[in-house]
Parts: sequence; structure tokens; C-alpha cells
Amino acid sequence: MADPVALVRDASLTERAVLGIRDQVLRGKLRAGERLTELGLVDLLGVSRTPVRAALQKLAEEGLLEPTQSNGYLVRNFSEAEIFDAIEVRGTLEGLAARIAAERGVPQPILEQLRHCLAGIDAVLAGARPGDGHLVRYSELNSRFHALLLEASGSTMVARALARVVSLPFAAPDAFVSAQAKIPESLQILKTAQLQHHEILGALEARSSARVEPLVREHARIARKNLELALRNSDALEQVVGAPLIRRRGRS
Amino acid sequence: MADPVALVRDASLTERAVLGIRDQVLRGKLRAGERLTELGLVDLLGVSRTPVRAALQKLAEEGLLEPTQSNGYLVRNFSEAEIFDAIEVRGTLEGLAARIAAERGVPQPILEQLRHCLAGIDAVLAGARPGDGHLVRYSELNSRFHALLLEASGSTMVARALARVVSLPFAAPDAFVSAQAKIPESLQILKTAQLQHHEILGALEARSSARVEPLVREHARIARKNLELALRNSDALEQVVGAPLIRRRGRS
DNA sequence: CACCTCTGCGTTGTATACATCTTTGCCCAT
DNA sequence: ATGGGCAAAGATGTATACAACGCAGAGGTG
Repeated sequence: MADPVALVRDASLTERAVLGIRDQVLRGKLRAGERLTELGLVDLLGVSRTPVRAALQKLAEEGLLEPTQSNGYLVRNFSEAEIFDAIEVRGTLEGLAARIAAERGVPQPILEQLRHCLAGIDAVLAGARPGDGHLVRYSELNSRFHALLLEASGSTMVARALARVVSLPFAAPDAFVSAQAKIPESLQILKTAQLQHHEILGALEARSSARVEPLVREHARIARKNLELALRNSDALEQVVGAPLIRRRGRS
Repeated sequence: MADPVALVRDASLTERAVLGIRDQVLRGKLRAGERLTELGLVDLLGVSRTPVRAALQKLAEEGLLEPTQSNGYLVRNFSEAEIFDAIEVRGTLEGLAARIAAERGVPQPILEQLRHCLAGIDAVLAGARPGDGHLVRYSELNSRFHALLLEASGSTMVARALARVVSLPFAAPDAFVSAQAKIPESLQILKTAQLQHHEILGALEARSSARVEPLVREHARIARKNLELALRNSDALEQVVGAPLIRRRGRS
């Protein structure tokens, strides 16, 4: 497979460094707990220390790296419990976004897009056959639905907080969708999630803030369930981006 | 008044740059909307571009500065609505922390510290006289209570999300406490807040997750009320750290 | 007069030299 | 054998030179 980072042509060296380091970390090439030195990354990436330093600072903010007491960086790892909590934080913030959206009213164009998005997912699920690309299309539309939900709130502050959580590899709405390819009950899970999407949209249309918030929170917990399934199925876990960062119970 | 930043002796130049820029932004010396150039800050702070660049990156992450399309930075400003939302986000995340704490159980030592903290606030409020330093002591203990609440959850992920929100100048639990010096009904507000503190602690002790979450959320809304009061009282507003960053309705 | 271009200046991007701090591992003393 | 200290290697912190980019203003042209 070609190195995806080298393909980024029109990017600053700092961006290249960010993408390169993030990529190697998520692939487990740079292993959890490993110390990252600027000079080592200079050799690895072929750029000088200046962009490497900027990239390290950014990735530490993002949460992938952990600053040490002596001004170095370690590749961070995540316990199951931390991933669970991250998903719960996402659900809570998405719930807040939905509540605000319901209270303040969602602009018609965004409601339209939400409806259109769900119609798209309905179509994908109706035609889904094992092995075809329906997971990819589901994942895209699912991400879009969640993005629209945030947009519906119109709140830059909620967006800011949510962006930070979702930057973690396991907290995004579609983090475990790719793992579904290896999970037998996959289609049923996706259909359940889509039912929840419809309920959420219905509550938004009815401007029922009291109903939409717990619906959205519960919806996020599907990701927790998917995490549990993936952790018990190594084929599925391999599909999850960033799986090498998960610190398993009792191991190492 | 002496420049507080120059007093920081044992700090790297990067830290000095962060503190210096943040200080000048919050004081309104660098005005909202103003473009910050690296060379300008080099002159202002007396350090070279390298630490200035690092500081700009950090402060942009923090939310005080806004990256422009052409790789520059602007001093950010905040609408009333944004500050309201930021406080709501804080309340929501603190509510999540409290719910998790109630569900998982709070360690006895932390419960002890919470009780001790509230006893301290009770004492401060009982002896409060206008003009004495009770606001400073209240503010410290109040911050400590909120920090303990977060610690009680034991969740690094909630802590991470909350840290990000609270880094904004107006979202911290004690952001508007200093303004109270100029607000007549101040003592009554603080007493109400302390009543809520007691209710929250009671709910935690009873491990009532369903009760503690809305209590904490509502508690945060006192800050929203304080913001409203401060915005209508320019003497009070002057006391608020970062007041120059508030974009008033209809102005400028 | 409007518009386009080209030039010059101001700003950020990058590499690198040098300073300083941290760590490591060896050697010596006990 | 163990502990402490010191020296050397390696790491990050900082300054700065140079490159590249972008914007504004002057001047030319339709």
C-alpha cells in the first residue's frame, strides 16, 4: 500500500508532519508508550525539527500524545473505561446540541438536509448485502447526520467542545462502523441506530427538547456496545482505526 | 502596577510568551479583532519568534486567538450568546461528572474534602461584611469545590473536555465572582449558590445520579445570571477578567 | 476612469546553529 | 556489591538566516 501521507502534495511541511505522525501512531507503527524524539521523527518524516515540533504540540493538544515531565512526548494509550467515557462525553455534548436545537428551533433548510440524509441511510440499509460497500456509504451518511445535528444547534461553543472530543480516534460517531464488517449482527445494529435517527429527527421537528436529549445520549451508547463487540472479536478490532492504542485489561 | 509577567522568573520563554500574550489580551491591551504578528509580539515581549510562535499556537487551541485564512492570528471576541453557551457546556459536563461520580460512588476521602470545602464556604458567608476579602476566599473555595466534583468522577475524559471549556475566560466557575463586589444583591446570590452546593453534595452522598445531574446543571446557570447582571452594570463588568473581549450587542 | 500587472514590503514557513537541560552509564569509593 | 557523583551523549529550548508567500500600492494600458 502506498504511503498516504506522501500523496499530500499541496500541504505545508507542518501539516505533513501532523498527518505522518498521526498516521503512524494510529497504525501502531509508533507504539503506545513509546517516546517520540524530535530527531527521530526528523529522520522518519524527512522534514526539519521546526515542523516536527509544531506537529507534536498539535497532536498533544489533540490527545494522541502525552507530554512527559521532562518536555518529551509519549504515544498515549487508552483504557476501555476511557473510551467508554469519551463516547459518553460525546453523547452528552451531542445531546446538548440537540436540546439547544429543539429549544431554539431548527432552520428549515437543515431539517430538509436531515430528512434527506435519513432517506439516504434508509435506501442503503434496504439494499444492503454482505460484502458490498454499504458500510462505507452508511458511515458517510451517519457522519453527515451527526454533523447536521451539531449545525442545527448553531452553537460555536458546543461545536468547539465536541470537536475536541471527536478528535480522539475512538470517540467519533463512525469510529466502530468499519468494525461491523466482521460482526454477524451488524445489519440489525445499523437498523436500530437508524430507528433512533428517525426518533431524534421526529423530536427535533416537534421541538421536544426534553425528549431529544435523552434520545441522542442513548444513541451514542450504540458505539459503546459496538466497542464491546469489537473487543471480543479480534477480526473486528483490526478494522478499527487506532486499535493499537487500546490498552487491554490485564495486558502489558 | 508591576507587570505580572516579568515576575515569572523560572519559566521558559515560551511560557512567558503565553502568559504575556494572554495577559495583554485579557486586559484588552491587545484588542479584540486585532491582528497579531509574530514580529510585533517579539518587540512587545522581548523574546524571539520561536517561543512566540509556540505561544500563538497554544493560545489559538485555547480559544483566545482565532487563526485567519492567511496563517495569521486575530484576537477573538465573544458574543453574549457564546458566553451563555460556554457556561451551558460547562454545566452539562460538570453534570456528567457528577452523575458518573454518583453512579460509581465517590471515595470517602473526596467526600470528606467536599464537606470540608462547604464548611469553609459556610464560615466565609457567615462572617461576610461588605468590603472585606470574603469574595476572594469564596472564589477560592468555590473553585476547589468544582475541582473536587470533577475529581470525584475519576474520569480523565470528562476532565479533558471540561479543561478545554474552562480555559475560556468566561466559562470558569469563578469567572463572575469578582464582579459581585459591585453588585448589591451579591451576598444573596452567593448564599443561593452555596445552598445548591449543599444539595449537590447531599445527592452525591445518596448516590442519586438522577438528582445530582440537573442540580449541577442548574447551578452553573447562576453564572449566566451573573453575566446578565454584570452586563447591565459597567462597574461590575470592569471586575470581570477578559471583559474587553465581550462583543456587546449592537456595538462595533 | 477603470482595470490589470508588476514590484516591493511585510509576514509566515523552514532549516539550522548554538545553548541549555536531562539522562545515562561508567567509575570510584565505601 | 552498592551507592553516589561526574562526564559524555542526547534531548529539547531558543535565536536567527533565508525562502516563500501574500498583499498593497504604484504605474501603465485599454
